[in-house]
Amino acid sequence: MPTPPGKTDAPLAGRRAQAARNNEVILEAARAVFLDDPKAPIAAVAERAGVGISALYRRYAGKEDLLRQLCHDGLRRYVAEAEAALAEPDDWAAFSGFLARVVDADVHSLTVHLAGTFTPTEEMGRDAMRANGLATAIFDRARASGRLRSDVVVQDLGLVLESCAAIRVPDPDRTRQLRRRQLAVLLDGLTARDDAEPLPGPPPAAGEFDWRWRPRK
Amino acid sequence: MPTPPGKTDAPLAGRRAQAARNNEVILEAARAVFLDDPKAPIAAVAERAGVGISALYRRYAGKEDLLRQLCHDGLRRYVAEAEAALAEPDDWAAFSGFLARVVDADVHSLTVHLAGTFTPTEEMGRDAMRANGLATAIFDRARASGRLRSDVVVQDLGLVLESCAAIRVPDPDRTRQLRRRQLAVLLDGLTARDDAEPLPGPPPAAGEFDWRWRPRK
DNA sequence: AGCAGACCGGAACGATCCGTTCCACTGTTA
DNA sequence: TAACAGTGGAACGGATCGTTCCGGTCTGCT
Repeated sequence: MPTPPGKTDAPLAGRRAQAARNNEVILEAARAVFLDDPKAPIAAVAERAGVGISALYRRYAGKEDLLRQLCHDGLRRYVAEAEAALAEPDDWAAFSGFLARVVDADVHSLTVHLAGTFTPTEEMGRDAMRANGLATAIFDRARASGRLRSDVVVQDLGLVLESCAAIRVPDPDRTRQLRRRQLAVLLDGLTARDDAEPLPGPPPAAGEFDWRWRPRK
Repeated sequence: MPTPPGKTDAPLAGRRAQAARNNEVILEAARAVFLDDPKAPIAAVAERAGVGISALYRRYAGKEDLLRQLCHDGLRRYVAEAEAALAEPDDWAAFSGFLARVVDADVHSLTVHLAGTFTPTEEMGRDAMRANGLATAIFDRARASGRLRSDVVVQDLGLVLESCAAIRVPDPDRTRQLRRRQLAVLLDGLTARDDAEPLPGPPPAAGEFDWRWRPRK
């Protein structure tokens, strides 16, 4: 990872290249494995990545560290998608597109499944707050477009994402398709209609989903 | 209250009563514990039930047996709800009421979380097929009512149930409320509308959710 | 060419966890 | 009071898993 002092670092071949490749391969493998089973042993990640265990421990201080970085990575992706969505001029397209991309990226599964398996850093807390702010902005614009039914709240987005994340079949592509389908149904259910009955029960409140992050037991 | 041998057994007091009570207490505790964490140790069930471990092993041959019976119990409940729904004259009420009650009973969570942790019996297979048949009947009636959008299929019910089951907060009552809310959105999304775009992607197919039941790994 | 060290695979270790067994104890029944 | 069904919970043995460690390989520099 450290480039030779004062030398070129552009192409990066040979052993260094493998190391760099492993960085991604490992993260990807970890995503797949821990998404499938949050309690999976770390050896399963190594096996899936096709590397030895040392390759893991060279990069991460331990299991918790890996989990944390994995989750933080997902959080950052979420923020990036939100920012991208806010650049979209059409309010509703920004809203629905944002949800679709977050669902596709399986970001929510990650945070949901892994919550409580590590102690979050302060930076993660900040990023999480930023994510909330961006999501609210996207939601407010969608509401302003008039296409949202009046009795939904920002926190309903959490329910939507959680719902979609729950859908999973062995094939990732098929999973994406089915989630898109479910999301389409949900979005239709969220649009304003004259004959719609009001949604039952008190709407989800602000801190109602934070319990995952309080120390497990 | 001496119970004459082979005679009346109605009231059942004293030690026998505790045993009978424990039957339910244990099953209930097991439901709660394994719903929260499918990999929970069996000792957690005993602790939650407020009984010793022996009380468990007196009733069940082992962990797998407990899991199996727990799941089978849920399956039977599902079938019972389906039969009750078919007795309802109004087609749409039968449909939506059925979904609501299944969601309330948390039956789907059970089967989803516990799938693969035990080898199912033949009787469970039969019950599962019966459950499918009943669900199809309910769905067909809902479709006949004309209130369902045309591009949904029976298998979408699986997606709906799975979505709702994914919603969970520490308080069970609140969980029910939020699930009902989500179900309401979904049902609205499933109703026919003139301006609705067709649902994307191939619809879920028949055996597409059986993978959970194939031996894990 | 030769060497130092980055990087790696995977065996080995130690700790923890968990399913199951076992036994002493307590009310109940006969 | 004798026999026993029912129970709590300690204890055991096996499995699992995170982490360490060592021997080997390839690279880049001298």
